[in-house]
Amino acid sequence: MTAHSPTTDEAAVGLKLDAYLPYRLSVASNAVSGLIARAYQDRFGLTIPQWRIICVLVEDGPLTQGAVVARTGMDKVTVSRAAQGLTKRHLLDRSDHHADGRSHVLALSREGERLYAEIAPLALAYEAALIAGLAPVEVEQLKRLLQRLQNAAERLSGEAAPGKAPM
Amino acid sequence: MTAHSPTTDEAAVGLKLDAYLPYRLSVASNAVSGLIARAYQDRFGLTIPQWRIICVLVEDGPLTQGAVVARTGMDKVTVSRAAQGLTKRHLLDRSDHHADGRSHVLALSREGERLYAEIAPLALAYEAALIAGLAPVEVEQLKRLLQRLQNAAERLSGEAAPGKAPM
DNA sequence: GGCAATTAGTTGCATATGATACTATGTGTC
DNA sequence: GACACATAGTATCATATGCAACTAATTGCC
Repeated sequence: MTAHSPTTDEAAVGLKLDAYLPYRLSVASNAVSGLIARAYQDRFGLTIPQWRIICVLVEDGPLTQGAVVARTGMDKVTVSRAAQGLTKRHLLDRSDHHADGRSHVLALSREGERLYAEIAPLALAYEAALIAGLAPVEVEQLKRLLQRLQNAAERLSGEAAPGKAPM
Repeated sequence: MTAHSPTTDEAAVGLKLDAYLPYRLSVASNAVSGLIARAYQDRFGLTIPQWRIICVLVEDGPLTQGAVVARTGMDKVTVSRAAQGLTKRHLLDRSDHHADGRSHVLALSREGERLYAEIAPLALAYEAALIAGLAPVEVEQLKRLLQRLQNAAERLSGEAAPGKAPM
């Protein structure tokens, strides 16, 4: 231990912000999300949650809000508000659930389908532009690694902090 | 083209939410960021921007707010508020710039260094826990790919939308 | 069949964030 | 040296987000 700032010197070993994976991940994700969000917002007035709802409805057909939450992992409040916005614009049909009076079924309206058809190619073009410099195997590798990180983060969220035993 | 919803069927080709890279990236990043943010917040009362400022000050020494903005890419408003919070807690010393009356120099206080020394090992432990299942080469690969994605996103942000010529 | 416990979804609140506008200072030009 | 322009940082506002509390409806149990 030297005199001036020993604690800092020791702890800094190995911690470089630019090399810190959560930082890199966050910065990269913000850059990409910002790009995409702006495109959807400026051109179609859609938020990311709204666009995600549309996508899952196209893929899975009509769903309740709860099912959308389960499918996407978004917060139920986020889904509720996003669905309200879409319904107000008549991009969604929101009908009562036949058997459960609390629940509602979300389905794309005709106009919603039309909008999806307009946006989807653009979304794919953005993805293509983003990965233009990568080989297909690299893209697959990236997705796989992201998935593993996500799994690790979700697992750790349930536990106590690292270094401490779960109980 | 069938009769019922031809447009949707066509556009959906190739767009699967779960396989869409910006989506995967966002979900993974949110999972990781949420984990880390909660740790800093719950245990040390720090936000992510505050923690980032501390890190760059440790790495680079005293900096002006503008330099922190340039270094981290965070919004200047975000940095301003984060620095205010840290200064109020006496984790930062904020002195007038000797030559520029508009500017202030941020430096870690003694107590700020102490806190950093306490958090840094935890931050590294979180990173280690996250990448526990990955080989070192995979981690390097991941960082490299994230960097490339980020570069692509930043480049595209300057241009028009993909598919449209810049002018 | 009625009451406790659950669940679907909404609303209210508290916080985070960023774009824009503003203040104060500094710089360059004539 | 004064005026136009640029820059550092702050304040204001509008929006996004999520937790917690709430309402309404359903299920299970006796």
